Amino acid sequence: MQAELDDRKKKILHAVIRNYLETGEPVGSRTISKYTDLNLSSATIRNEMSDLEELGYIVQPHTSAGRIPTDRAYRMYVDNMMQEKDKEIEELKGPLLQTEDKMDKVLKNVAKVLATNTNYATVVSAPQIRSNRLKFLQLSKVDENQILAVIVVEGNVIRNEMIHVDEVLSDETMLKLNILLNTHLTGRTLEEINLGMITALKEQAGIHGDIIGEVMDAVAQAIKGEEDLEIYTSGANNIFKYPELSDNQKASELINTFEEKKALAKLATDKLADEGNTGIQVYIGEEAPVQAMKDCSVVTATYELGEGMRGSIAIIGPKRMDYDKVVGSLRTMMNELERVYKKD
Amino acid sequence: MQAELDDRKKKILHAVIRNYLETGEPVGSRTISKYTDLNLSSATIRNEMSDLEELGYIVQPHTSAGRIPTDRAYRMYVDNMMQEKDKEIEELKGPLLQTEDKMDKVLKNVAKVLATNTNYATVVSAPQIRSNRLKFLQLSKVDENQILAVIVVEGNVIRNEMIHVDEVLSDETMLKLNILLNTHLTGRTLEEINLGMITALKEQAGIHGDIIGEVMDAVAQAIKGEEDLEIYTSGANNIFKYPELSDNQKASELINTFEEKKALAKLATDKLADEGNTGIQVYIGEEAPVQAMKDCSVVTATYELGEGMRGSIAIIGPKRMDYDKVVGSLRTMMNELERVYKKD
DNA sequence: GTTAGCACTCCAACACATCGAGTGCTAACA
DNA sequence: TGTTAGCACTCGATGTGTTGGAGTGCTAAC
Repeated sequence: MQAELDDRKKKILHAVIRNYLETGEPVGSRTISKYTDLNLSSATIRNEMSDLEELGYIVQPHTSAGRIPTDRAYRMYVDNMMQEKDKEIEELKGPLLQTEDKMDKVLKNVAKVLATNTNYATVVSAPQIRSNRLKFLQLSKVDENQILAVIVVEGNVIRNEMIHVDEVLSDETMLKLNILLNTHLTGRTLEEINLGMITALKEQAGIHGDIIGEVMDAVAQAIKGEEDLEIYTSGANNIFKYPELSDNQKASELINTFEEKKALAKLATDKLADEGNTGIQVYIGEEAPVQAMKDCSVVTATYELGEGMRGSIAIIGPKRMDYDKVVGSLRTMMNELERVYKKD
Repeated sequence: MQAELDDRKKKILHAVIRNYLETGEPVGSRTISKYTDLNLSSATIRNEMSDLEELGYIVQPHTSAGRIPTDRAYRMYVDNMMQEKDKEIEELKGPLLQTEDKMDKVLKNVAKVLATNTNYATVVSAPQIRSNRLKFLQLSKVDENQILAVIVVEGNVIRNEMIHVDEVLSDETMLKLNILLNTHLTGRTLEEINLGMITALKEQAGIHGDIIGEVMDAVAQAIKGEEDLEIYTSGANNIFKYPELSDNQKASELINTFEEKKALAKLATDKLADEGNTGIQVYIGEEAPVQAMKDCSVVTATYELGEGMRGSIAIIGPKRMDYDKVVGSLRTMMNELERVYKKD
């Protein structure tokens, strides 16, 4: 368990992993004997591999088959042996740069580019706004019986809410309500807008107090930004490229997870929770926070667009994914995203 | 080809189809001989089936297998033989009624209910608004340099647009602009807001004419409602329940189509094109407007929520789908939708 | 510590036999 | 003339060897 691997074992393990990542086939001693520059016979390799198996880094699917890496080996690989590929990643930049579009379009594009570039499935969650303040609030009479509440929170997230009223409100009343609400609420966070404040507002609004209630609900929704956590997926069909994931049972589950998106949201927000983590996280097999992905590996990255707006990107593929490339791609993509948007 | 089927042939064909819909297995003469109330021996059935094969209604996957219906048979079935199932459909109503939520939530739910109830994949497109009028328009200064344009069109579709301005606008200017825009634009359709009108407006706005331009772009977007044709899918993984669709090649293509959604939009809007069609359309195999679905059948329905707002629902499954049930489910769902929303 | 050699294991691929469902055809029957 | 029983035939699905090759572990020699 705790045993450190000597240098030769490391090299062999590395070779096994690399080879398996590429081929997806169990790799045998003879292959390794050529693949490395160690100049060892297959017999020697066999001995070493036997040790590695005892240490839990590799296993045989059956007697007389080659070895395949365990989750543990992948972990070790990701932690210590990986070296990101830089050249392939450069190609990414091109297509993304040209966009000065709306956020959602860009993010959809990010997902797409990553998916096609890596050949894995990709999930991008739009930035979540945390601890933000109300920036602007306005009620407008759209109709005899309908009031439109427009709510803008810091970071320019806009929310609309139609409120149905039974009585017809005069323009004057509307103006009053607007002033009342704006003077009291603008610049406040959700925590600052407490219950006492709301009842006070309702009192001041007099007979129109019930409207205040509805508006406040909408405000709370907008600030929390829950509910409509936008998630963009792309390349779900990539999973069919990997036999180990594309048997009907697993494929169905995965596709379902992709469609439901709730589980994915979890995957995205889990990472946001631990504050310090601006980096890239790799979840191998069971480590993944979503049950359906126990046969997959998930690589997540968190990007930050200033003002505490943070979103995340996840790439999901088979355990034998090309970690180097994925991590590299994610890193450049994150930088790119932050570069493009941070100037706002 | 043109030959009419006599009554007995019809009965037999019907039996073959029903049986195949249920089992998915080729159906043989002996089975039919019991399944029908015709009291004929299998030999007689064989003769008839041989005729039916010559007429192009059924085929054998291989010699010494039973027969399966051709597209032609399905067509005939859908056109003439189908009788919608009413009882199973009633169960649908329950879960949908309770919603008085936002449109998008309801539609997502519609997709979900249909998908789980029918066991096929479901696509719901949000209502498209056609030839509608501007109902309300408001510019608000959110920030020193940012103006929020809120646009409401008939049918209460709301669109927000942030407009960046270099100069700081006074409250008075804002008020003027708002009055200017509203007096000229409210109640107009896109066609009525012609180029001459826009230049006139720009002139009246004086130095702030460029803002008008941006606002008008946003208005045009909002009215056309293109761009963001919302599409909700559900039950994509249902395709794995049907072996004829779940081999890797086909499944991958279908999933991809579902994710891309563009093709689906086509599927949805194609039907909207022909005005008179308020009913339900069935596309069998190659008839489907999307290439990836040539091995599927697609049943589409158009719902209308008044004021020319029309959307569509599509259910996608194997050719041997339970047409009766699907058509029935769609019909009740449509009615339900229209019932719930038309009162607005 | 390394390597060659060898016996052993086990999967994958292939050939082969079997069986059962279903057909088409013919002849007999009502 | 339409219906039916009977029978030979076809062909996929299933099961059973058989074989070959890849890979291992072990032992003995270097």
